[in-house]
Amino acid sequence: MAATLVEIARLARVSVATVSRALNGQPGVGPKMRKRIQALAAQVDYTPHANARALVTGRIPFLGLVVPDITNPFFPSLARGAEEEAFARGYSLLLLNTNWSPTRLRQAFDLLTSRRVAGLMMSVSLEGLGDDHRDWSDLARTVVMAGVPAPVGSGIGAVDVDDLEGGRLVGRHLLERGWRRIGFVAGSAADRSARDRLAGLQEALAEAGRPGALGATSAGEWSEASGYDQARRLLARRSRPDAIFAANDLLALGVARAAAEAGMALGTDLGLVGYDDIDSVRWTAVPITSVSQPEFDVGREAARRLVALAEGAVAEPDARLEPCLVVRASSGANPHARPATADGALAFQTSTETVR
Amino acid sequence: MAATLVEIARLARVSVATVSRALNGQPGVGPKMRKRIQALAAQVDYTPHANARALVTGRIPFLGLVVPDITNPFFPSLARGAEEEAFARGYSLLLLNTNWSPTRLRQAFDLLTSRRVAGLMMSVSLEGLGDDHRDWSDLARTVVMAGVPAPVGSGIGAVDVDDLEGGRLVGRHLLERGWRRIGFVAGSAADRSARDRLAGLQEALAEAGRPGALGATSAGEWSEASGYDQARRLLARRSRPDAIFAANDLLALGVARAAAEAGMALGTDLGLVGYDDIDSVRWTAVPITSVSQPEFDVGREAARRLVALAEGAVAEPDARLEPCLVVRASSGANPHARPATADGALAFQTSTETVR
DNA sequence: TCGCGCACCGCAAACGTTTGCGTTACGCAA
DNA sequence: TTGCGTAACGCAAACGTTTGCGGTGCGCGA
Repeated sequence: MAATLVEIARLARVSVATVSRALNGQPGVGPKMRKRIQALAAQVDYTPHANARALVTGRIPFLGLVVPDITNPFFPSLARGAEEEAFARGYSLLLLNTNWSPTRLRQAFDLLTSRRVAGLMMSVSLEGLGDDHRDWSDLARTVVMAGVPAPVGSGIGAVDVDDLEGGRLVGRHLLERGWRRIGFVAGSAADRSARDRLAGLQEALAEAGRPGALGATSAGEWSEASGYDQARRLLARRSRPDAIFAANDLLALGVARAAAEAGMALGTDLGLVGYDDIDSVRWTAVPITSVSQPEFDVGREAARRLVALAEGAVAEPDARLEPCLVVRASSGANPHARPATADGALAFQTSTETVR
Repeated sequence: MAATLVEIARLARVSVATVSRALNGQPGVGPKMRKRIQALAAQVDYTPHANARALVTGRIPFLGLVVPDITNPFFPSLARGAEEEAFARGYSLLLLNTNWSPTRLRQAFDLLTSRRVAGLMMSVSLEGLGDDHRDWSDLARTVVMAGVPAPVGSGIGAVDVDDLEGGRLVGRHLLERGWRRIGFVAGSAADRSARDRLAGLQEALAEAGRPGALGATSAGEWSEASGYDQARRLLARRSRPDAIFAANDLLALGVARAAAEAGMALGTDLGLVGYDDIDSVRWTAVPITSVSQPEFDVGREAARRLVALAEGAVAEPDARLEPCLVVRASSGANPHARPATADGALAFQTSTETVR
C-alpha cells in the first residue's frame, strides 16, 4: 500500500537516488525524467517516509510543546499560534501535558529528547527539573520558553508577556477612573507573575504621585473560591478598598461574587479589574475589565524562534510581548471622586474598549 | 552527545545486538552482562533513537489528533483525555488544527500519513475530504472519530456523545419545571448535532404527551450574536415561548442578553437551558442550566480504541457516551404553572445540581 | 572530426535500530 | 571423558531515505 522510492525506481527503471532527487526538487535530474518520475509517484500514491528521512538527515520536523494543562484557557490559543507557525514552516506539533507534575515534566522531557524532536517549547517553569539534570547549555540551542521565564543563567531563550506593564496599565486606569484605595488579590504570592503585576501597579501609583493609593494586598490560590474568600476579608475591613485588582480572572470572578453578596455594585460601589481576559468575564452581570495577554502571538513567536534555532540561526534576545487593557463596566468610575475635568463631567466610556 | 548502541557496544566490547537485547529486556543475554550494559548506558546518558526504531519496527508510537480549532472550549479537554490515555500507553500526541478549512484538513491528513503515525483521531467531520480521496476501508483500521460521527458506510469507528439523549434531558427537565411553550434556537440547522438535539427535545415532549409544547424553532450561527438576534425575534412574536432551549452555550449567552434587555428575568419570566456547559454560563447574572458533555472521556476512549486498533485488536462497535444535565437557576420554574404537587408547593432546588 | 566540459544519472555508504539465524561455550548426564 | 542440549552471544540483513562521488553520454567549440 505504502509505495517506497525503491518501487518507483524499479517502475521507472532508474536508481533510487534519481527518484529521491527528482521528488525533492534537487538538481541533477533532467526535466523529462523528473516529470516521468513525478507522474509515477502520483500514480502509486507515494508518500515519503518521514522517519527514514529523519534517520539520515538527523532532524525530524517535529516541535514539542509542553504545557501544564491544555484545559487552562491560556494555553489553547498559545498552542494554536505555535501550531500555525510550525505548520507554515513544515513542522508538526507534539503536545504534552504535565498536569503540573514535576514527574510528568521530566517524563515529557525525556520523551521528547528520545523522539529527537527538532526543538521544544516549554510553557511550564523548568524549576521543577532540579539541577541534577543534564546541563542546560546544550538545551539552549533547541529550547525556548513560551509564556514563562527561563531559568536564570541557563542561556535558554524566552518569549513571554510583560507582567510589569500589565500592572502599570491597571494602575493608571484605576487612578484615571477616580479610585483612591486599590486592593490587590492574587494566587500564590510567590509566583513571579503575581509579584510583577503587583510591582507594576505600585510603579503606576508612584508615577502618579499616589503611592499611598495601594490598599491591602492578599494572596491565596488561583481560583474563584479563593477570590471570593479574599474579597470578603478585604471588604470587611474598616479601611476597605474602593477598587480591587485581581491578579487573574478566576479571582476576579470570585471578587465579583463577593461584591454582589455584599450588595455592592461593580463600577460604582467597587472598581474591579482582572487579568487574562478569559471569556467568562464578558458575561458577568457587569462585565469585568481585564488585562488581555497575546497568548496567540507568544506561541507564534516562540515557534518562529524555535525553527530558526533548529535550522542553525543564532539565538535572538528574549522577546517580551505587551499586554493590553480591555476596559469594561466593572472599572466604571468612582462617583465620589472629584471631577477630573473643569466642567465636572466625567466622560468615561462604558462600552468595551481596548487601551494600547 | 547523543550516545548510540554502537558506542555502548564498543565500550562494553560486545555486539550491538546484545546491547539492544539487554536494554530492551529481551532474553538471550546473561544477567551480569545485562547489568553491566545497563550501567554503561546510564553512564553515557543513552536515549534510544525512536525514529530508527520506528524505521525497522514499522510503527511509530504517535497518535494524530485533528481538531477544527483547539481554541474552541470543547476540544482542549478532549485533547487532554486523549493525551492522558495515549501517554499511559506509551504513545505521544500530534496536534493538528484545521481551522475549519477542508484544505487544511486534507493537508493534515497527508501529513499524518507521511509521518506514518500509528493511528489518528478525527474530531472534525470527514465530509470535507470528498469521495475522490483514497478508499476509506484501509483507513478504518487506523482511524477513529472522536466527538463526531463517521462517514456512513466507511466502516470507521466512532466515539461520540448522544445528542438525542441530551435533547431528551432538556425536554423532560423543562416540562418538569412547568414551562409550557419551548422555543429552540440553533446554529446551522443542517448540523447533525443540532438536528439530534431538537429531535431529542421533541421525543421528550411526545413521551410526556405534550408534543404541542414545542414552540418556534430558529437557526443562525453558532455564536452569541446569533443567539441574541434569534431570541429577540422569538420574544417579539405574539405567541412567544416561555422557555428557550439553545443548542449551544454561546447561543444561550446571547439569549440571556436579549432577555435582560427585554426586562425578563431568567428562571421566572423565561426558562433557559444551553448546551456544552462552558465555563461562562456559570457566571452570568443568573447562571444558566446546561447540558454537559463528557469530552474528556470521549478523548480518552477514542485514544484507547485507537491504540487497541493499532496493536491489532478487532474493531469494537461504536461508543455513544451519555451527556448529563447541570441544573442552574436559569431553568428556574414557571410561576404560572399549576402546582405539580398536592399541597401546591413547588419544591425545586435552585442550586447547581447534576441529573443522571 | 576530435576533444573537452558539463549535465545527468548510478553506486554505495550511512543513519541507529531490531531480529532471524548461526556459532560458541558451558553444564550436565551417560 | 565424551556427547548432547541449551543458554549466551555475534553476524549481518533489513527498514527507507539522503548524498558524496564516480561514471557515462551528450552537446558544443575548435
